[in-house]
Amino acid sequence: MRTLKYAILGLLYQEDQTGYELMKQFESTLNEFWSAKHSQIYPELKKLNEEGCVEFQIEIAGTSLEKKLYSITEKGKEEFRSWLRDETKISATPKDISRLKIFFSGYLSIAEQKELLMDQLRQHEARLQHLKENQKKFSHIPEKNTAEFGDYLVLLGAVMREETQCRWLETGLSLLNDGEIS
Amino acid sequence: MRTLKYAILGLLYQEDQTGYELMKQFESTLNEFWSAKHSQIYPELKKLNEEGCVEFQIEIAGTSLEKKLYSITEKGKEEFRSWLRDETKISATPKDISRLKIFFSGYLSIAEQKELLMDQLRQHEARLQHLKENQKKFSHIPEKNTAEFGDYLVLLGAVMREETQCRWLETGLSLLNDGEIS
DNA sequence: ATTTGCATGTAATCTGTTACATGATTCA
DNA sequence: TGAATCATGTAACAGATTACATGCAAAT
Repeated sequence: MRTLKYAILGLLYQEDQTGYELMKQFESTLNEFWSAKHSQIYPELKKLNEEGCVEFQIEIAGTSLEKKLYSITEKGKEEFRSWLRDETKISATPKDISRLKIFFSGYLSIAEQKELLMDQLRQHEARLQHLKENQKKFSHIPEKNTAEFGDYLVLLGAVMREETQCRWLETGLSLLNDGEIS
Repeated sequence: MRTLKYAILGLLYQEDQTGYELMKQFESTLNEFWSAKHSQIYPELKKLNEEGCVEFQIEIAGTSLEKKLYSITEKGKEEFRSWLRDETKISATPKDISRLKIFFSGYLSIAEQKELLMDQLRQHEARLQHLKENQKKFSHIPEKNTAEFGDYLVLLGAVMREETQCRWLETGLSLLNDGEIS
């Protein structure tokens, strides 16, 4: 499906960048819905260049460090826009080891089950905290049709998802505590 | 990480099964948090057998159709329980093409952005409907420490997740509609 | 009879991670 | 001067999907 291709094209549509800078974006901004390591990005950029979707020019930093500054071509822009307009079937529910363990948690003692849920809850609470921290950079809701609008929307989605995850784990814990004196 | 291994062991812990029956379970019960095709299940069963985690006996259905009925060994049970007790770091947020498109949706017209969100909303509403249908088999909340409890909990989690997803898309749509006469 | 579902397997391919490998620059 | 970060790449491996391949059983 070449999704990485379109993620990279989308980022280069916004701004000319090096592979290293793309990697940083996958680690930060895009992290809530896509990721890629440099070992995947560099070969993909090479391929994209061969396909004529991107170009690059070499820049020298300091005295000799070579950087490849990539930019999207007209062909790349067209392919990106066409991908963006294509209908997208929602993907199968993503795999989730934690939910798999919770599904099988009947093989644990009640105490162990609680531990499992509480451990998960702590981790999701920490992630939620982190997301809310990021959210602070939006003092107000960005105007639609700005680059920040999409940014804002996916971050909001991530916060809502984590909040729900926490509520779910709390529900599970309270069901396990039912009928017991704490 | 061999997660498929433990998913299969967990299912065989519950009941002796053939590869085909395991496949059916991945398509139905486990579908909300794990999946596997038969082309992955059969080789994994072979490997698990070589590792001594499962055994099988051949059963004949009809006159000549051979079925391999697998069962978990003591070694398999131990490895499964040890996996279940191991602490689990929550995994990186799963990749999501739809969110990626929404992130980049500023390159579309407002009308197209609405279409994108509405299309996603329709699909998630359908999935939610389907999940609520499944939920009907639970006339009441199962007792903790029954096999149905885990089943109930993960289904509840799936329903909550889809409800949140729908709420999020609705929020996005209403932001796009802001300040317009419909 | 024919289609659908049961039942099992392998091969080719794609996607992604971890590990290997190198070297320059910047900051403390 | 040493550590962290910038910068780019390849190789090996793991995990998963799609396609190839076969044959029996049950229902219409």
